[in-house]
Amino acid sequence: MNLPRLSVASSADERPLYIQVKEALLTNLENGIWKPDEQLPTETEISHHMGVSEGTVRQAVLSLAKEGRIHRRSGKGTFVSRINFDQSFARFFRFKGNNECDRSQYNVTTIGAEIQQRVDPHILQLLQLNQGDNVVVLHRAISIDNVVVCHYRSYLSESRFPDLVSLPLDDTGLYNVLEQQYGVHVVGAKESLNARIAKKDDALILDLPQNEAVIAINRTAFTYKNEIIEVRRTVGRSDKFRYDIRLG
Amino acid sequence: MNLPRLSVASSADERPLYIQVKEALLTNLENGIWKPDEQLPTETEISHHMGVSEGTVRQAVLSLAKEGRIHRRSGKGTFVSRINFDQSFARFFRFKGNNECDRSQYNVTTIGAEIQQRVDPHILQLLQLNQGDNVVVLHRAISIDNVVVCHYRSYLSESRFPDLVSLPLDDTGLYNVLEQQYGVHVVGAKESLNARIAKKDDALILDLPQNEAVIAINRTAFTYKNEIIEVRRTVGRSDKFRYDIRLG
DNA sequence: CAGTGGTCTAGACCACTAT
DNA sequence: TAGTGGTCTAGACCACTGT
Repeated sequence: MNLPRLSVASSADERPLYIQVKEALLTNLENGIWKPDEQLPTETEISHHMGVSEGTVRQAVLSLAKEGRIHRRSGKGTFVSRINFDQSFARFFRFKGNNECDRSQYNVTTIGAEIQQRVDPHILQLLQLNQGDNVVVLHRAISIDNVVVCHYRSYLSESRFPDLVSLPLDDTGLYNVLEQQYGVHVVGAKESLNARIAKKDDALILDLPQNEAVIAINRTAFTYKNEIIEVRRTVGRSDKFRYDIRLG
Repeated sequence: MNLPRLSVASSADERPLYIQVKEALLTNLENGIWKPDEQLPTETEISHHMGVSEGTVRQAVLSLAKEGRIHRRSGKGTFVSRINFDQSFARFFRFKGNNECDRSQYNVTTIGAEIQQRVDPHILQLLQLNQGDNVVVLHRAISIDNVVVCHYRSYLSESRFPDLVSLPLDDTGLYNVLEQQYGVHVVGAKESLNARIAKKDDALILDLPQNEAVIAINRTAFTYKNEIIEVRRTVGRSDKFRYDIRLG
């Protein structure tokens, strides 16, 4: 199970026990010892292995659950969470999550899938690649009710994911393919949002006049220990977008 | 203290005790019985008053604390949180929170403060006002390092806040004034973000060329029981803006 | 010093899931 | 029926803040 033995008396240290338990669990999660959808050991098991009370284990486990890293199913067990992209900015195109009628037609179209050697140096840097290295570029568009609301390009290392361009991606998500074909688990992502004027490229794909405002989203997706495996740049129609937050 | 008496045996009902405790506390918060910065009763007091164990009260209190409604200071007590606008979209102009050098000059300038009778009907509706009612409009601009990054207009009911236009707002925040002068507590706000093309108005104030993309933020601020007391419309330079999130 | 929240323990009973 | 997480209790000791 790969868990350290703890106890208040033994270690001369420092922080609360439940924090130490939490970090021990987190380490196993981040090192992929427990993989997405797998079941964690029971609270009883963990508490015995680590030499702390069940209540303390519970505190750690509940904390991880609140952060969404794991989820608990009563009567079944505790399981490793799969990354959830429902919070992604991209989900807020066409007021999704805002509209009552959710039964709209959602479509993904692949515009291109190719290997390039000349991409933005900043992307190369994020992917830890050098000038001239092969980069897989997947170009896709999302339409809702037959209106294209956004398009994006994904950039991945070709040496890391050989033949990715020739795999079918339309039904299943990219991250499922990475997991099943290459054994790579995406455990998190960062996104940043901005706005700018549509370029020709964007205007064409999104069916917009020139000089229209678009939403620009940059994503980096990473694995255990923060290794970036995908850079994604999304551009979408601002008239089909709204992002809401609540303060207080 | 205005708290109901609970117990597992007595009530023939339903949900977990700690949820019921939480809702009782929440009711007192929302009705303003406990005001911002005030101290809540002790866990011991609450548990006695409500007839449940301290552990159960603790569960409820910790949950509220995690949601940010209250905060606990060890050795002192538990206090009602004041609304925190650090998460506001507007805070992400000029990459604030992203930059290491935080010592930049932040300035608020009042462009106008007047009473209008003709404003967007949608704003009137939100403020529960009728056509022709007086509306206080505060127009201000925020500059960082002598560059105007955004400007906003606040709309409030003039009958609710008479003489607001003549009060000085430059040093202290609007919400402090509402609290101290009118006894109105803003307990929350909703914001929604979008992008569009700069209007003449925006281009002039933000010193932008026409046809530049700007970030548009709509805010409604409300009191206990969700009464909207301010509508705020912010427009800012997209080149001075970035909003980040993390998934997973 | 007494009072607060922070942590930790050791039990109890329940509802749900699987077999 | 046995095992899981969900809830609830009743205590213990600690560190911190005020007097």
